[in-house]
Amino acid sequence: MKEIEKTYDFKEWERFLYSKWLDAKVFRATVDEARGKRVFTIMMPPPNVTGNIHMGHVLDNTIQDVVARFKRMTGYYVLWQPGTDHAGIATQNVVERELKKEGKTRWEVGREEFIKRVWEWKEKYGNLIIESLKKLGISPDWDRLRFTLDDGYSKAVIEAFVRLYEAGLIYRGYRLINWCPRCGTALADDEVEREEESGYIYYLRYPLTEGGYIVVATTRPETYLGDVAVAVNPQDERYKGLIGKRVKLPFVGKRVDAEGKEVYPEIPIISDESVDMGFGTGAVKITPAHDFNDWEIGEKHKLPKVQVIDFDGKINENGGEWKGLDRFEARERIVKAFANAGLLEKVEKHTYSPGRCYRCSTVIEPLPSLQWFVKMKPLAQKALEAYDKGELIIVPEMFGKVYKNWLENVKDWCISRQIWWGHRIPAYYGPDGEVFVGRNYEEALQKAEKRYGEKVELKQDEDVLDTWFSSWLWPFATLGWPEETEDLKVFYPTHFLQSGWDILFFWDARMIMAGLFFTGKVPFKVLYLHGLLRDKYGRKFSKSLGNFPDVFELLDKYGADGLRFGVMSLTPEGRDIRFDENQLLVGRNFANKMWNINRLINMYLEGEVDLVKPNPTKPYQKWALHMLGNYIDVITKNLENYEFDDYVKNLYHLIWSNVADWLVEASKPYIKEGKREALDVLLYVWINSLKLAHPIMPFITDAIYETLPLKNKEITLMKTEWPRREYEYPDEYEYFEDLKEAITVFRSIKDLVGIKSAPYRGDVDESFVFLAGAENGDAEIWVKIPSRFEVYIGLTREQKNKVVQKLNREREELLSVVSKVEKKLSSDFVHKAPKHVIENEREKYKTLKAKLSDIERQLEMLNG
RNA sequence: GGGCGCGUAGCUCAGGUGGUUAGAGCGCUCGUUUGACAUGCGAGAGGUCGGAGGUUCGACUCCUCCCGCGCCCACCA
Repeated sequence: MKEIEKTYDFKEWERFLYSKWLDAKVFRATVDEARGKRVFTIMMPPPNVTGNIHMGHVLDNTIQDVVARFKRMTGYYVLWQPGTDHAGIATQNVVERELKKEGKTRWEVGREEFIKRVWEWKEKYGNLIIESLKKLGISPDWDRLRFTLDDGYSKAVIEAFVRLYEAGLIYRGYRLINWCPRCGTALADDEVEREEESGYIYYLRYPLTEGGYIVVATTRPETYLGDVAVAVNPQDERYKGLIGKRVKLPFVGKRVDAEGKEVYPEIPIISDESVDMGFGTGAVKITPAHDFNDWEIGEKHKLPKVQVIDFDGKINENGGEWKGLDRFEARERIVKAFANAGLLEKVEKHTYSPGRCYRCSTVIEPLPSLQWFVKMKPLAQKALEAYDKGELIIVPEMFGKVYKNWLENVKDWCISRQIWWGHRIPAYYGPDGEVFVGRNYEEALQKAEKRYGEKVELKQDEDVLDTWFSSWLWPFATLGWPEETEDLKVFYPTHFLQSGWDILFFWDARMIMAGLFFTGKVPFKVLYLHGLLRDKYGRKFSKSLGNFPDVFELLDKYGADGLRFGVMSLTPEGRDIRFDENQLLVGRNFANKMWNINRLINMYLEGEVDLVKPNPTKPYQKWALHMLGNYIDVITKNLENYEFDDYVKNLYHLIWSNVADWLVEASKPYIKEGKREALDVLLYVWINSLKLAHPIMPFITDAIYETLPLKNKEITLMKTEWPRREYEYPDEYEYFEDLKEAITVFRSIKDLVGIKSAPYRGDVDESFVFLAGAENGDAEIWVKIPSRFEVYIGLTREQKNKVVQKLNREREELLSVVSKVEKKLSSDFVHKAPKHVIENEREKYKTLKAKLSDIERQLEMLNG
């Protein structure tokens, strides 16, 4: 017998096994090997290079690893493609912060030097996240690691831009966009976050040119500088007479609009249906350059656009005396000026939701500017059709509605970013500003010279593309697109993509659009969306609350398997997950339990063991084999249907409540005697249980596999075949289930009267005697164990009373159930219910009645 | 305003197409250091399934309304 440590040392085993797996290249996926096999491809959502590992990564990757290992064991050839995302704004921010420590800005070091710095930073820290992920024991093909800014990938991004442009789905336009003054870039609509905040609403008096004033309500008084009209509802009786009149904005002279025209402070009062008479005063100031609604009203009424806040968040020349002030400071000063002039009617508290940058939380400033956009409608249309045709399965289904809802209302996507870290937009401008889009300078130049008919110099667009514009190509760009590679032919389209629902719009839906446009195929068959992890109070994990656990600490305390097990068992389909560290303890304990089951089994194994298909003889053995079959069926179904929490729960019950609590215990007397078939059965059930557990707990199962002296072992359980049901003993299964119940009753009576062992009498399977803790002997009183077995427990007269009490309680309970059933059987039920239901009910009635009379007979005897 | 979801034991949650004596894990109580494991073993206590109606022979399960909670999108002058 090999000496096996008493406690599972997960740290040592995890280190040993992971390098063993990597050395043996068991995660490798190549085209040559894949040919002719059933292929299953998973695309890892690329973590940001800036990212530290957090619970979201743990959940993401555990789910994928479970699927990857399960699929491999069920005969698929699996490619799990890993990689990282350059995460444009996020990474740029990190490096800018580094620079700031040196007292420099990116402008001071210049574009080229700055990008060099970011690359240096990426080389140094960019793979930390990957190394962290490896600690989880996950099984992607690391040799295929890709990066959204590596050479091949960048080529794909440029190609995608050019093709969309040529298809008329990318355009450049002057629009109002979300601007982050801190990051200094435009953002897409969904990169803006909104949360309720309390602030103020100011009531300003705008003097009418003919005397008197009209009051407007605003949360952003500083934008009054850019007002070009006041709007009221045409139905509003209060203002009917004022429509067409003018107000004169105080403290401000003439301003200059986007077209360079002068705009005077006397602005018209106009009418527009969209004005809500019930809000504020019913009179709205219109600032087309700094508000999305006002922009629309401005377009409708052909109003000028006066920009007053600049890209740095400061008031510009149009702001007169406030020029150069930060927008928030300007607000205070302007309110003061209104107040001093008697033009501030009142200030009220007000709850609203200002947009904030999803990368730095700075308040977004809507600004008009020239940006690049993707026309989304045509792409969305195809994505909708594909879903309706069933080319895509979304799990859980409920998110299908969310998906559709978004696609049906999607707006054009602003993809240009005024930062430096990313894929530079392949648009080049001629001397007259004409745009030429090309895969490279030469291609653009060719187009340009054809047009101009002479040699020209082109200047490339300064902006880079939104990070999501590169990651939406992930499922095929990682496989070599736009080349028609063998990888693409073999591994694409992919089969399983999982993510949190929070990036359904950012990433998942966009990948579907890109996949359909560029490859004509939905890029993955199944989209699995898991909920988001929250703390135990249901709050989001956030930096400011500091309520998120440290993954390394958790790995240290519970081991990778414990962490994986715990997180997965907490993961209901789709709904958010309250994280509870206690559940990890369950995972760790479970691993330890497995370790100790194995220690026991190992004690009785001698020499090299052949795995054989056992020939069961005892009832418990047949029960065990049938029971295993049940779990194989249900667990396989759980995994096929992506029901991960059920998988984990069933596994736990198989191994702990059945294998450990009953099979191992029932086996003990036989394996101690060296009975061959007892060991065969135990080993057979055990190996198969380990296989079932391997996808979620790869380390402990392989560690155990290492310790078992088996002949013809594979490198890892992952290389073995997934279990199939091989035994059916329904009768013996029922028999032993009933015996278990009788054993429990016997034990509970012992416990009730406070004895460790009790005499028994009767004709019953020998497992009963051992498991119930029964012995031969005499007794004053014999009490029948309520069950289908003719077996009695021997007690003294003193012990009797407690048992009588217990039996009485049971009798009461039974009586009430019986009367319920009786009532049912004498009602309309017997005429209207389906036959099998009635039959069931009658069967139940018989059983209950028998049990009841059993108890009553006992009570009579005991009382007599 | 549009959409989605939730409310079952102290806690976290299971309970396809209506028929179970309503389950699990944790926690709790009692007992227990017997050579696999105290990260353990054995035995228990604990729920009028948010509320009110309705459909039905029968509702935790279906319908309506109400109460409470959460989320997404839009709006927030």
